[in-house]
Amino acid sequence: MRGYLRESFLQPVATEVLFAYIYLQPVSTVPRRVLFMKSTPTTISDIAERAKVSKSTVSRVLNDKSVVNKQTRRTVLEAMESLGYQANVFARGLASGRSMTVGVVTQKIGSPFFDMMMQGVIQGFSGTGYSPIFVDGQMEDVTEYKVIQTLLGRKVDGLLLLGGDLSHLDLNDLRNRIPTIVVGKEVPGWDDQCVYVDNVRGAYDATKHLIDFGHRDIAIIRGILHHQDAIRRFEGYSQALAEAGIELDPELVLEGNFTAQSGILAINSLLMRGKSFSAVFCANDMVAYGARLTLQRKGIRVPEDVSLVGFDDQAESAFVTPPLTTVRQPGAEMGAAAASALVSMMEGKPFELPVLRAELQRRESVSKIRMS
Amino acid sequence: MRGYLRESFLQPVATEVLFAYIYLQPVSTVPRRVLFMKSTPTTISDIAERAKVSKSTVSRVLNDKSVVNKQTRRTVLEAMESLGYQANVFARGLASGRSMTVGVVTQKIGSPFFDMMMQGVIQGFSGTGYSPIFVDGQMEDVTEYKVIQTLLGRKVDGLLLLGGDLSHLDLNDLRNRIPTIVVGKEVPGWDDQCVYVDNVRGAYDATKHLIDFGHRDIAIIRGILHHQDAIRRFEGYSQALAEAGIELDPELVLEGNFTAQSGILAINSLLMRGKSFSAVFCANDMVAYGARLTLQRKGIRVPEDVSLVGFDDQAESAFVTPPLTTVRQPGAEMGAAAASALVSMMEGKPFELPVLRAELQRRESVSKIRMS
DNA sequence: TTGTATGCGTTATCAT
DNA sequence: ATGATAACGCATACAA
Repeated sequence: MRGYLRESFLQPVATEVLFAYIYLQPVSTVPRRVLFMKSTPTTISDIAERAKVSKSTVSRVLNDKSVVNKQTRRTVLEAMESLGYQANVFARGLASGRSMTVGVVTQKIGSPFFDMMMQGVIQGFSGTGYSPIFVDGQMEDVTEYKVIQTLLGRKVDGLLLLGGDLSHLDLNDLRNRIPTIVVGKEVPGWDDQCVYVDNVRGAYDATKHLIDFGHRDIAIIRGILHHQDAIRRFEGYSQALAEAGIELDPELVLEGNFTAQSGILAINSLLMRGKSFSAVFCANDMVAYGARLTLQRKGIRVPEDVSLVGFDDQAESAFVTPPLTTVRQPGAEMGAAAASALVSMMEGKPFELPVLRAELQRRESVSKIRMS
Repeated sequence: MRGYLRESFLQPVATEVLFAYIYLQPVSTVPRRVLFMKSTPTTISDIAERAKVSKSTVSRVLNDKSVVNKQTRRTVLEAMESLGYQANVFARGLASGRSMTVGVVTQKIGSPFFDMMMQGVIQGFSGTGYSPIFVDGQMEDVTEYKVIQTLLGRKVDGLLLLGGDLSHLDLNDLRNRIPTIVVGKEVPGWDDQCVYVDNVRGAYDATKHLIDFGHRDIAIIRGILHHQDAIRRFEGYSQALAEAGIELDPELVLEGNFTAQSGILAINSLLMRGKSFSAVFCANDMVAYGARLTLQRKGIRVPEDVSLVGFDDQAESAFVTPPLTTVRQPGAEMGAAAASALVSMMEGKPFELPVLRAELQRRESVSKIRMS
């Protein structure tokens, strides 16, 4: 029955897992118990018969494109209500060619930042009639291809790419074929179809903040080596240092991979080297958590002995002790803005993407350096 | 065009937001650039023509139900590959009546525990050919109805309810109509279609742990008042107290709503009352974070002065300072088990649900009470 | 304003 | 083993 799904090369759809988030609007008070009981789905034909009109008319009131007689309309609506009609998505999709659904490719579902963006996306599509379908690219461009293929197979009306590693060429082909917007990634030549924050600037601000507080030996725990955001954040860090006339010390540059575990490892190796440092700029908040824990284990206090800055401002960061100073990425806003824009795009309306900024959240993990 | 979506009472589908997570399996090396470029989707008719067979035959190799001549099969497959065929989900769904898709109703996407369950669900469906569609019931049973209605409209082949407030009666109607499994909630009479952990036991263990460490004035910050889990956890707390011969002090029972903010409020009001306490059992980890922060602000140390226990064991809890002692809910395992079981159920195979347990994770937020 | 007829891409039921 | 052909439920161009 579904053997082909596993077997055939042309069915990447196969092992998918669809993940849907549904927003609702107020619905009439249809008797509850009835909802789950009826077993024979009613179709427009049923409605037509009941309302003594043709199927086309029913379809018309359903889509209210062409004008329908007020009275006829009422009759049809009543028939629908009493029969508990619910349109068949498949039939509708087949006939119309549109799915009222858009594909959202994320890089890592379950990670704080992408979750924020997704929340925003969900909100942005709320009430528009479009349903986003989120899929995970798993941070690999090959996977991303497959995933997008699948989405196209599902006949999505538009595409929202959250980050991703697709090349310019491919992106260009893509947007040629279907309305597409990229979120959280700067794509040259896509200025109008792209929402992102300036990671360089965010990292610069964070580092500058540390420098302003008297820190000079500032370590950095980087994100994944080839990851765009990680690269940009490192760039911001370097810039701030250079601007302050502080030479970048390679020994203060640690590798990491955005996990708390990598924060632990990094601090450990830093301590092992015996390098002295008074502050650490982390690739993201999770890394900062790991760093903070290790420091504490070694009897090093935050922020008294070492200051800490994260990136993302995930929900927990305002509540950990001490509350983490971090660069807030307006993930939700980005997602929401992108979603609205995409809707306009799909409907051929003009749209504009806002310029969002990564804002430093000053909390309590940073202190002025003690003059010893 | 989509006006009806907003207007008609019978289109709860309307403002939905679909959220899909797609798993993939290795796919043949189709030339990349081609993937995004072809603009006219090929159909089985195209394949049939190319392979000089009938549509029926093409459909057969697609579904490999009945036997197809080996050679014919090869020809068809080749035609498919060269034409880059991709099945149309709508047509397939319309014709077959099945969607290879299952609805997953969660209570709160974005909250740590439900996220864990979703991860498990995603994993559980991986490779099965079924795609889960997650929808949010927003912790309201009315919303839950609408949401399920929508799912039924989408022709899901099965239903996975993560928590939820549906009544027995409704649940029974539901499972009468479609394969259903409930996760994270105990439903009388559903023993075989239900995966859950014993919240009473988990809370009991946590409280007992505190008592064993010498604590007697143990406060509790409860979850949402009418929330099943919150009620059960309170019950476990009460039981442990009773068993130890400690009288439950109403003044040590605080209200909360599972958020860090409510943890802050609770501790504040507790402190205000001047009640003395040496330990706090929190409804979940987020609440514990809030509690911990407030305690620290007041100069009260954890665990030296006050011990803290959470519930859930969300990802951050092992890395905060001090690492939080908490009751781990095997959310991922629950989700995965439920998913596998549902698949068997939908395919008419026998299945069995495992008995999972909430395990206390002893970390560092609890200490023996100082004998003063 | 309303009805008729056709097509959307598959699956499924017959035949052959 | 394979080929016609009729659904599937809805949208839509075309008539009326």
